[in-house]
Amino acid sequence: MAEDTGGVTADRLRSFVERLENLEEEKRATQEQIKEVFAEAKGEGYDVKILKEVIRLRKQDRDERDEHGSLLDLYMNAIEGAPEAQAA
Amino acid sequence: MAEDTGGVTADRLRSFVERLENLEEEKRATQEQIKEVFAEAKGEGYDVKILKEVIRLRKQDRDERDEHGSLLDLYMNAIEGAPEAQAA
Amino acid sequence: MAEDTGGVTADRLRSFVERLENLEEEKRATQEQIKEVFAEAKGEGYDVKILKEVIRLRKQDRDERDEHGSLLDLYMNAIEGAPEAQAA
Amino acid sequence: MAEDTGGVTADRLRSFVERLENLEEEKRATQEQIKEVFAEAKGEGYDVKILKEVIRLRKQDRDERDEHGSLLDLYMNAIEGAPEAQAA
DNA sequence: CGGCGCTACGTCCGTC
DNA sequence: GACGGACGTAGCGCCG
Repeated sequence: MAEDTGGVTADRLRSFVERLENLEEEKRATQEQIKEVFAEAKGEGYDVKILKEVIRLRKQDRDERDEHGSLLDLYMNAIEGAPEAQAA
Repeated sequence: MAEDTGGVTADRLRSFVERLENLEEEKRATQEQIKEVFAEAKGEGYDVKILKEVIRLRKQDRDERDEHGSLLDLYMNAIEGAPEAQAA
Repeated sequence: MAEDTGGVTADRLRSFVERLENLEEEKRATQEQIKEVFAEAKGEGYDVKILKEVIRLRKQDRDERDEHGSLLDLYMNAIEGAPEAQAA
Repeated sequence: MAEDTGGVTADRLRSFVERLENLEEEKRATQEQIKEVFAEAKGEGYDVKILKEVIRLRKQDRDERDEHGSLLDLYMNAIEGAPEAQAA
């Protein structure tokens, strides 16, 4: 029988599929909680759309800082940091 | 004093934002794990694209069993079946 | 004069850019027509999402017939089949 | 038979599917030509990546001009246009 | 149910 | 020829 590590493969495959399906369920549940929090906020009079934008902007900021990251830091440090290093 | 629930509101707002950001981080992390599992499967020689399709199909099956008896089948049959021979 | 195929090069370049821009416009227009057909179908009560899936599946079938004899089936069978009973 | 406008529907459906498949084929073919032009350009020593960026930028420009539209044009014209207005 | 923003997917390109 | 990365496109879910 040519392809007959099939048994093992099938188990392995099933294992992957199950893990993935569980993780996706987890993700789905988290998403559900997010919805609930937004609903709660909305119930207290907050504007969901704005709230989302706030979060989005904060994320953007974080990402940008990460991106420029070390380069920016490098420059910033070069300028502010370096107490006596501007020899020329 | 007109706008003076301001302090409370700000705290409340901050609370919402934090909860939401934590949940989104959670979600992001789960997504990350999913990627890792796919990578692991790939490392063992499985075809990720097919794997994804398997999961997608299984999900679809589950959903269909819950709800509607597959418009998809209806459409597929309508097309593939009986080229010209429709009774009225 | 060192760089003096410049005139020719510029023309050639412009030619490429124009051809490409025309082709992209063509593509864009075709995409537009596709959207319109979907809209028309929708207007007659067809479910666009399902319709897209039908087309996707038909394409997949064609591709599979051309090439590989469906890894998908293999995987699906491996998972759904024989829960514990793999012979070695 | 409950759902038996099926014949007509099936034809209509098949018609939509065929039109869509034809359009997608058209689109695919155009995409193919695009690739060929890039290949040709590359064969003559042009840098494909840069070429793409040029086209992308030109598109961006066009889009932006369309967006801001007349206002930008107005200003641009006011500045660049005015053949003899720079008296000083 | 129509629009919008986000996420995911397929494609293409350069690298090893 | 496989891999990973970048890009643009398509699908999905949320909202009003």
